[in-house]
Amino acid sequence: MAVMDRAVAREQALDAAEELFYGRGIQAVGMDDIRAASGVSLKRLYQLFPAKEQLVEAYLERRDVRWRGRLAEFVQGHEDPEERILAVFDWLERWFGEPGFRGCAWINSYGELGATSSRVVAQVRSHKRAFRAYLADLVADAGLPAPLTGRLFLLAEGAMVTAGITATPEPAREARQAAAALLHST
Amino acid sequence: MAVMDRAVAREQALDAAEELFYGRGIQAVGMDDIRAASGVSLKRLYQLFPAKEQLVEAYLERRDVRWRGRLAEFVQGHEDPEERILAVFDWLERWFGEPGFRGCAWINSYGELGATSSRVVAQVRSHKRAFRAYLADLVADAGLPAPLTGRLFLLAEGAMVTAGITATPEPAREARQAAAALLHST
DNA sequence: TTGACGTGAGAACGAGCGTTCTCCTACGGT
DNA sequence: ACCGTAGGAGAACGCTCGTTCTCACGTCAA
Repeated sequence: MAVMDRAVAREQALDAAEELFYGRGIQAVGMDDIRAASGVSLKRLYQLFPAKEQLVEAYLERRDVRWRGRLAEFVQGHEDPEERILAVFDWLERWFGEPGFRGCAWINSYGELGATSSRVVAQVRSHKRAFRAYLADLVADAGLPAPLTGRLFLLAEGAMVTAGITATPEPAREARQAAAALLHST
Repeated sequence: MAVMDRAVAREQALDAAEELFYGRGIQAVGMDDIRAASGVSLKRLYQLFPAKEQLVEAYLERRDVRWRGRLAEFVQGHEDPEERILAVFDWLERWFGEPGFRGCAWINSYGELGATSSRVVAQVRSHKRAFRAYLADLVADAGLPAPLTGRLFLLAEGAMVTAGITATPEPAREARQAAAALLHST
């Protein structure tokens, strides 16, 4: 393979890492699997990411940006501020139904490495904090009381974990109904 | 160490497995760690559990019985059927606050081995199904509409996962408030 | 043309770990 | 007392995997 630009190699490595780590679990994927899937040589891989843990970190970080970007894009297609909140759960349902869906990458990573890698834990916390903050913005924009945020967040997290375990998109609909009921309670 | 009764050795092995698997993650604990912590020799361990995967299975199974037993015991201390439902979340809060709490063992196991071990996946699904069925009983006993079950379940799952990641018992209180609001909505 | 350098392919290294095997001790039945 | 057997300690085996090293090749500057 011809000389490969550093940035391109990095993207290819992260593309392979994302597909393999998410699909098979992080510990089940070796650096050599990443090399084979990406076409980036081991030497290059270790130039870009001095250790596997940093590749994992970069994978979670890039996925976080994309994930929240796609969610925000979908939500912004709705006008009414309350509809936007419910749209979050519509988007979840769509996500759960995608082929290859295996649950939330961050929750899974936490289960795998939460006790071992503090860098992974930091990524997971940061992602969840950002998601919660996004919900808080939606709640505020709708003029709804702030305590609603945490409840919506828990519904979304419960839906993600349950959809992963049961391999059905159904939990998103249940969560959406619960969210709708909560919007105007008390 | 003197001759050890088979059943006793099994319990000691499972005690060690539970503490280590839950505390450090399954893949991070070797069979030799279990031997060292339990005092059960490797030979004995492999007589009792022909492979690590079956020790994992037995660990999840025994923990499932204990976990649901403790929950039911706590809930039964409450008279009012609706109070019982809310007591589930009180119990969660108590659990989250226990020293060494690291999230839901089944969610974590799913994150670790969901893509690799179908036996572990079966244990996780079975545990979550049983927990959901228990909630369904509580809902029915309170004369509340069946669709409430799924929503309470999602709140509980969301609380477990969030409490694990953030290492605080707070999500249980948020979930309890959301549950209370849902009890009499619509 | 030459030589220094970067790179890819893949071997090599070293550690960890699941699983099995060896060897020795101790005990129970006769 | 003697033998057969079970069990414990821990070495050994085979494999995986993260990481590094070797070596040959191609490129570019002088």
